[in-house]
Amino acid sequence: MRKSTLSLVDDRPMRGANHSASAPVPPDGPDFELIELLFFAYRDFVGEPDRLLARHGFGRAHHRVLHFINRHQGLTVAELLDILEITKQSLARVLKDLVRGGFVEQRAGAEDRRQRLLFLTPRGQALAQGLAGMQGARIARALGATGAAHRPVIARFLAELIDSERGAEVATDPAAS
Amino acid sequence: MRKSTLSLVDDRPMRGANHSASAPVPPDGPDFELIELLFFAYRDFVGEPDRLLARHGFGRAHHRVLHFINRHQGLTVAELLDILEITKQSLARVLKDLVRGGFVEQRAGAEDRRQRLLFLTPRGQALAQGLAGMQGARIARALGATGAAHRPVIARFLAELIDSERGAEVATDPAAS
DNA sequence: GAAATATGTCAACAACATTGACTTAAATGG
DNA sequence: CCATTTAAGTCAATGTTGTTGACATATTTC
Repeated sequence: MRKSTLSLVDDRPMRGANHSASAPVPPDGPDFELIELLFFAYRDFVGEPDRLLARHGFGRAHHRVLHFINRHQGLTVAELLDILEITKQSLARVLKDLVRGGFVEQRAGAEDRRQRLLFLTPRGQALAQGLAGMQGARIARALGATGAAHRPVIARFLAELIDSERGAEVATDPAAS
Repeated sequence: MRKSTLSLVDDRPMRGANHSASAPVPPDGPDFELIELLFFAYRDFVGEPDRLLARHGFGRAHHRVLHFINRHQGLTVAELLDILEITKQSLARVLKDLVRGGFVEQRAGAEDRRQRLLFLTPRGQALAQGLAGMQGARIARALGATGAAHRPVIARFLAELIDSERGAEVATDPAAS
């Protein structure tokens, strides 16, 4: 229905001379447009996977676990906790769901047998790929519309948004420099 | 502490010739780097305001309400629900907190007295500005590091990430065209 | 063999969302 | 004018995801 249509984002009048080139809409106050674009973009970015996850009885937390195990097969529980920045009790709940459902497998570490190394089963990989496919397609579409050549700019901006402790690990382009 | 340091993002080898110009790291599969950058960037983007909100006993939901009332003073409850895409029961809880705390004021609509028009009190404006200041500063920093001239590219990309029904309302640059 | 480490688990609780049902007040339309 | 619709508020139950705190178990390390 979407009846009441306020114009979202950018009904702020531009201050000063801001016409053609040089400084494209530099806000004096906070950049409300980008603040809101981030909010709406992220909501839709995770909203689509949410609907697929719901069909398995899973939620966003399961998505994140699937994603990072997929990306770093064989990582330990401690490493996963370090990435997600949640407590082990929070992780335990969703991890248990995923193991019981046959999406994740745990094997004792070879060197340190206290560790539980985490792997995706074929089933887990299929789901992880389905989810990544949705988000990847959305990104590809947006990138195509924006101009794929601008990808490094976008990656850099997002990396710079991250708290610096973490940012060090997220090189925009390891080949550059 | 951050002891276990996996290299997050982009440990995928580049496929094909991908050296200098033309197509900067175009992924064949899903673009894991941007997927993860969005996750980490958004987490830190909202994480900082969270800590200020916690000092008032508020959470993220209060932040969103404060933000959009600030941006659209006098909007109706229905309009706010339409923006946030949550149920009125969810909104009611946080709105009640904000009204009781003296951050938000409700006035009956002039034409339609069933409507409750929402306004920020000076106190509410102060908090909203504090929160927007944090996020704005983070964006300004990231934009500065990336090159402020690229702002339209970034805004465009984020806008394209949004589901198209909403995207129509989020013009990247209303002056253009 | 004692201490530290990796993991798991139980319990209580909080924030934020949902669905469903119902109320009140005001506007609207025959 | 009265019936219907609309805007908003409320009560209750429930689910997901996070938290703290306490404790158990197995294994490694010193």
